[in-house]
Amino acid sequence: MQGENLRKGTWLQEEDEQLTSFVTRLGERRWDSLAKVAGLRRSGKSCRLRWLNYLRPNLKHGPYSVEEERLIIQLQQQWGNKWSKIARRLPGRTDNEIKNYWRTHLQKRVQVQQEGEFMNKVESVAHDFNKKNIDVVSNSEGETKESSVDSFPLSDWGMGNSPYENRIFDWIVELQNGYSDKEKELGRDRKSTHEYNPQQEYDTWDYSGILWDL
DNA sequence: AAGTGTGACAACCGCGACGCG
DNA sequence: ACGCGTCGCGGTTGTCACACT
Repeated sequence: MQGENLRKGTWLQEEDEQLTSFVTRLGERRWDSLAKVAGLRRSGKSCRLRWLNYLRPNLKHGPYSVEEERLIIQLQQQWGNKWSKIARRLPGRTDNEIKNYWRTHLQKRVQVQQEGEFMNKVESVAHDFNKKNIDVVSNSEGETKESSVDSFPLSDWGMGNSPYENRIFDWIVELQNGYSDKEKELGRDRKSTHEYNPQQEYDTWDYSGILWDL
């Protein structure tokens, strides 16, 4: 099928009817051939997507129930962005629809919730650090103290349950050592410059990158 | 009323997996 | 074993409607 003859964009009602008619007769396979036979100026891929996401019988198009939302959130946390796998647990919903719903409705809600829980833990860690009199930012000589965070397992702080919690803890260690692994890779050593001020970095650090990069 | 921003959803794209000759 | 066509998946982009200024 020649690329320049293929239509793109929103499907017309006639195209939907044509596609439905031929899929019903020929079955859900050989989409390229089916598109040709049906006289549709669409790629097989496009036909397949249109059928699976919109025309297929028994699809739900209405609003999501609380139970469906709960299931999506739970399965997304369990399996990650395995939308087709998640869709199999929600009859009548498609992977594409669930993916879109997650991005537009649920992702922000979950992030705000996790951010709140996470910041509570960070505050708790900061509090405990103060109590144990550990100075994570003043070691501008780059020496690793024995009484560092290494002496205290993540579990002691109620952290280490997820990648981002591990990451914030790694970051604390990086701060203690004076610079990050990334900067080591780049061959930079800020401690060798007079301008470097770990306390200033600590004060101006933008937490948002860590919080959103889950 | 017109322009702009934003959210929701539909559709496309790239890539890897799979089946078959 | 290899090449090719097809399929399936996840990420991204396009489009439209509505709200806001």
